Amino acid sequence: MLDIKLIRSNPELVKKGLAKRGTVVALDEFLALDEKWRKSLVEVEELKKKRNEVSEVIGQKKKAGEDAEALILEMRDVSQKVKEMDEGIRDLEQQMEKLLLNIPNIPNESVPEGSSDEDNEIIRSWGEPTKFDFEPKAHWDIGLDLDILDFERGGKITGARFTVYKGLGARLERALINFMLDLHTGEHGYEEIFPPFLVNRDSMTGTGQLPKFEEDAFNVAKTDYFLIPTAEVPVTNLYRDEILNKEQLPIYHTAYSACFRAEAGAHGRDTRGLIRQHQFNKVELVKFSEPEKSYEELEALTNNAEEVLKRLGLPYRVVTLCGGDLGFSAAKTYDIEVYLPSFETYREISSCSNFEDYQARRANIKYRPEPKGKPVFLHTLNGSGLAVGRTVAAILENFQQADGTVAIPEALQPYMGGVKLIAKK
RNA sequence: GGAGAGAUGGCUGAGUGGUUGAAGGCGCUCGCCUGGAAAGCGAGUAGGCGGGGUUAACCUGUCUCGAGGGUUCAAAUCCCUCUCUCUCCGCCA
Repeated sequence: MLDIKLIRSNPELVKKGLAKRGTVVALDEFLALDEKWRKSLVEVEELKKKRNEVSEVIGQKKKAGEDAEALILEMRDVSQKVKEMDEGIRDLEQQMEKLLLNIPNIPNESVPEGSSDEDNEIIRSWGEPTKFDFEPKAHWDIGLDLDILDFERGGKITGARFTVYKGLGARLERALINFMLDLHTGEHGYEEIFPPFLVNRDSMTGTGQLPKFEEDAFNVAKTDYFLIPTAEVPVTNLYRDEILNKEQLPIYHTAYSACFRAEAGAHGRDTRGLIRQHQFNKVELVKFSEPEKSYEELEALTNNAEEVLKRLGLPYRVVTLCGGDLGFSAAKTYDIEVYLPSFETYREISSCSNFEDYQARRANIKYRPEPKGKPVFLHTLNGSGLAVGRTVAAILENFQQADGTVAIPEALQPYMGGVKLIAKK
């Protein structure tokens, strides 16, 4: 959520910022509502003041045994008027909130101009695209040949975009989760969280998935709970409606969770393999930071996610998303893209964002810069560290060998019970 | 799922219609006292929104005692609905 005061005092700046995304927003409508709202508020508060004062007088008169009937009658009308005005004010507030919740975040100044992923800026890369002296296979064929991935039965059990992992495939998924969590908790200073995988509407609104993207989420029938699309939602909402001390910051949390996405509008894209599933595993990194330090924290968080790929020996690059490619709540995002031979290009495996105070304002997460000072909104950040299914795909494709086997990266072998190679049974 | 109890400030805990935004205690901050500390004494100590302001400090109004509605001139206090927590029973991994 944007700061109402900013929209009031500098609508041009807001418009300009949103234009970078290619978003046009009806700020004039909002400003007109806001003015009307403030005017009504002053009026009704005057009436309430009068009511409070007179009510006290009535109380005193009654106590003294005097007659207060005239005043009571007068206040009856005042109260009626207050009630009517309050209704009008509430209606205005709801209209404004609806508009406000649908306005995306303003991109940071350093975000490049552009309208699509083609305008993203490549800022660094690590390793070289893997070369093969044989015809490499796509991970879905490797998974099938090694009998570690079963797409057909996933479809039977549930439906399209659900996959069954078997044997060393399941083991590989589990090994990666543990490897990532151990790295982030043991070496990068994150505290592990194991969150609920279902959350309520307030949590989904707090991080920005709702109200605008309801069709992308799985809503559990007969409840108002949602399957989480990412651990970002429960973990960021840990501190919803709380005021933290400065000493508590920065907070680093890492969390494994299954993630569920309806992927509305993704029909026909990435229909094969593990790239786009309705359910996938992810290890998430979440930070709560003082505003002044959030961009340093973003760099560090991105590096933490990159470290996973380095240790696994997977080639990748990092891009800065341009304004047009930026997610709804983000002020700045780095995507980490891993090299996938079947695509002959790099594909997103992690998305690391600074939301500045956008989510904090929605979720009402504050901290006190000074022990006795006024609470202010802190900054939230998060990034995948990493998406596990896509990491499996990258390992299968990049470490496949001419004989059809797949080598396990050394860093992962302890987590695989010493297994160094996945071969056909 | 059934029965009962409860939800008040950073914590604890009073408060069943009228100086209660909220006693008392604890904690914290500042001051006094002290060589220093403890104890003691004194003062202060929630958030949101609006208005004013040299747009900082500050002043001021209003709202908030789990959430939402209702009754009333007036609600933490009475009524209704919902949510959550605890205890007991049932069920269950």
